[in-house]
Formats: sequence, structure tokens, C-alpha cells
Amino acid sequence: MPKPTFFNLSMEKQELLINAAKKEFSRVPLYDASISNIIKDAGIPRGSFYQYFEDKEDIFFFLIDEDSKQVYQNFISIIKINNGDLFTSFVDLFKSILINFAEPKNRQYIKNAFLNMNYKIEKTFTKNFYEENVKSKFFELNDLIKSKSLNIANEEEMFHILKIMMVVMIQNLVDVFARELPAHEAIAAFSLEIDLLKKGFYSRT
Amino acid sequence: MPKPTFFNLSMEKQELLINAAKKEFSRVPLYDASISNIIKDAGIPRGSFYQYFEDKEDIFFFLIDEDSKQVYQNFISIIKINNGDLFTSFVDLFKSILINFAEPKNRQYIKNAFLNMNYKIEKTFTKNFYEENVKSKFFELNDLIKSKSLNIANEEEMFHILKIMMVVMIQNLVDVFARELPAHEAIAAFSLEIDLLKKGFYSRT
DNA sequence: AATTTAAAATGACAGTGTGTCATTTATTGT
DNA sequence: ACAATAAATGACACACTGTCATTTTAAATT
Repeated sequence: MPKPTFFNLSMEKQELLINAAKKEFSRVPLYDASISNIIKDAGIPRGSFYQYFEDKEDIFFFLIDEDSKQVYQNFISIIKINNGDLFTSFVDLFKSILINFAEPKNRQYIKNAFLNMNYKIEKTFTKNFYEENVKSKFFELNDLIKSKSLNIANEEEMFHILKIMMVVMIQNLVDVFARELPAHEAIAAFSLEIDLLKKGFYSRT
Repeated sequence: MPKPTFFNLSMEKQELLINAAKKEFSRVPLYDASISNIIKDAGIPRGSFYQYFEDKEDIFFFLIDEDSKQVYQNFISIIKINNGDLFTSFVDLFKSILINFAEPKNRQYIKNAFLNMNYKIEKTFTKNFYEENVKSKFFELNDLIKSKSLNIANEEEMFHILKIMMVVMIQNLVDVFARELPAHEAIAAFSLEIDLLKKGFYSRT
């Protein structure tokens, strides 16, 4: 997290920094990004940057966390609209994220984040949905999901189902960028996978 | 891939380089690894490194690819032993990878790779199992898997099932390292998820 | 209002690593 | 033995990082 000093800045200056950082993270992935470029673009001295952030990861994960919170709120609305249908909701969430990708302002930034999606980035992203060993967030979702039509014996299984659906969604989003898939193809592929998860892979016949 | 010059080296010198690289990639993840440390450890001049490899990624992905090929061969044997049962085979593969983790020689190196598993690393790893648009590899697996007890309409669905199971397995392996899970817990969690995938998430009742 | 104290801003600097390239050394073919 | 090709070498220019002593600004106190 940014240091307190950052949050004491005027909103204008905070946004100046954030925009400069997003610009740099649009140019290249986190590990190639340079603080030098960010401060040059924002027009602040080098020392100031370190007054506000620990390092470039600090500001990067701050941005990802903000984005994730928005996606989570969006997901909550979607589930409500779909009366707790988990499967339809995930497909709708996928679609809404794709629409966000289409915006040129976000595209490169999100692309770089997804193509370099590692454990820490994924964790930052998903922790706003459910947190390992933190049940409060999980319950909010759990209460909204119509679980009686789900094939689950207990709450733990619900957690695993969410985890699987999330990782499958993220993988499909990564694919969109890696292979520059058109939206309709991406949606078809993801819908198919959600359907397989729904029905199960095993057939008794 | 390493340059031809590398493969012209004596086996001893190749292994010297490989060991030095593994040592450095054990110390820190790819993006923090330094070529300076590798050449210092191997006792070769800086210029020589660039005679053999493009950059540090070049040698890293070469190592990952080698590992992946071994895992793939292992998987083939496991499927045969299990008479094509995909679910049991994945659980067995998971167990065998965990055993490999336990070896101190590999542990840190693999841990760093998994905690920084991004698209390119995952692709390098999975391309030896199935390649998008390259059907030959896929068929080898496809033929071994007893697909008549699977809930699939066509070959495309088989591909998606493999993709999902692989990503779920990788995510569980990442979890092992991120949360330092004991083997029996990791196996229990993965088995549960495989079982959920097998049965399906949706219940008609 | 003047003075003290604390907080924030600044930029020069040392340290570390990268990739290149001109030169030297070794190997191969004639 | 000589030429030609391949490989090895290490000095160098360039880029970026994180720190820290110093300066500036803001807040608190008398």
C-alpha cells in the first residue's frame, strides 16, 4: 500500500501520479516498468516517489486492487440481476470485463497485467471476492448465490467451486489477450467451459 | 532457445552453465535473477554468456521446457497404468509432482517458477501436453484417455476438459508453495476439486 | 508575530546490472 | 602452413535503483 504521505496529497496530484503509472504499466509489464519514466511523466523528483511508495510494485498493486474492487461490485450486481444463478453470472461478468477491455484507455494496461498474471497479482485480484481464511467476504457472495441447485455438500465445496470458476475465467481472459481473440469467440469458449463445469466431466452411461 | 554455440559446448560445460542458472533461479525468481551471478558462479566471462543465450529468459525457458517434457512423459506412463482414467491420473500426477517438490535440490527453483507462473511460463509448461492448433501432441494424449465414460460431445470438448484440469492442477500446485501446505492437505484439496469437476457443479434435484 | 518543531520535497550520488563490440584466441578446412 | 570461420573475452557506455543529507514548507507553540 502507498504510504500515508501519498494520501495526504491533493486529489489532483494523486491522479497525476496514478495516470503516469498507468501510462508506464501500459507501455510495458510491471517487471520492465521504470520508476524513472513515471516520475519524468508526472514531473516530480525522484525522492518524492519514494516518499509516496515503497517501490514500483507498491503503486502497481494499489492500482490492481482498485480495479478488482470495481469488478467485485460489478459481480455483486450481476448476481442479483440473475437471481443468484452462478453460471449465468460468471458468463455475464466475463462479458462485462471484455467490454472494459475494449476501451483503448484500459486495454494495454490490463493486457500487460493479465499476460503477467502470477500468484501475487491473481491473489490481489481475487482477495476482494473471497479470502482464504477470511470468511466475511466469502459470506457476502455465498448469501447471494442460489446454492440449492448446486451439487454441494457443504460450505467448503462452495468455496472450491468459486475458486475453480474464477481461475477458469481468468485463464480465458488471459487467452483473449495472448491470442487476440475476437469477443464472440472468447465468449463461446468460456460459455462452453462453464457448461462443462456445470454438467460435470464424467458420464455414468 | 539457446543459440547453437551452446549446444556445441562439451556436456560438462553445458551442465556447468545449467547448474549455475538453476542456482540463481533458486535464489530469486526470473525477474530478479542476474546474469552477473550466473557467470560468476559458472566462472565464465560475460561475453560468453551472450554467445550462448539471448538473455536470462532464454536459459530460464529452456530449463522449464526440459522439466515440462519430463512431467509429460511421466503423465503418459501414469495414464497407461490407470487404464486411461483421466481423474485418477491427474491426482496421481499431482502426487508425483509433489514428491519431486520435496527434493531440496529442486524445491526453491520450482517454487520460484510456480509463484511467478505467468502466461508464458504456463504456456511453456503446457505446450508439451497439448498445443493450441497443433493437434499431433493432443492426439497422443487423446488416444490414451478412456473417453467413453466422459461427458463429451466431440474432440473440442475434450480439449477444454484437459485445459481446465491442467489449470486447476497448476493452481493447486501454486497454492502448495504460496501457503506452504503439507502434502496430505494439498492432495485432499486437489482430490476434492477433481471430484467436483467429475460430478459437475449443478444439481438437477 | 516570531520561533520552534515536525513533515515533506529535492536531487546528487553510489551501487549494480545490462548488452555490445572491437579485439584476441582457437578451430577448421584447403 | 595459411586462410577463413567460429568462439571467447572483458572493457565500456548506458540505464535504473534506492538512499540520504540538505532545503523547503507547513504546523504548532509561545
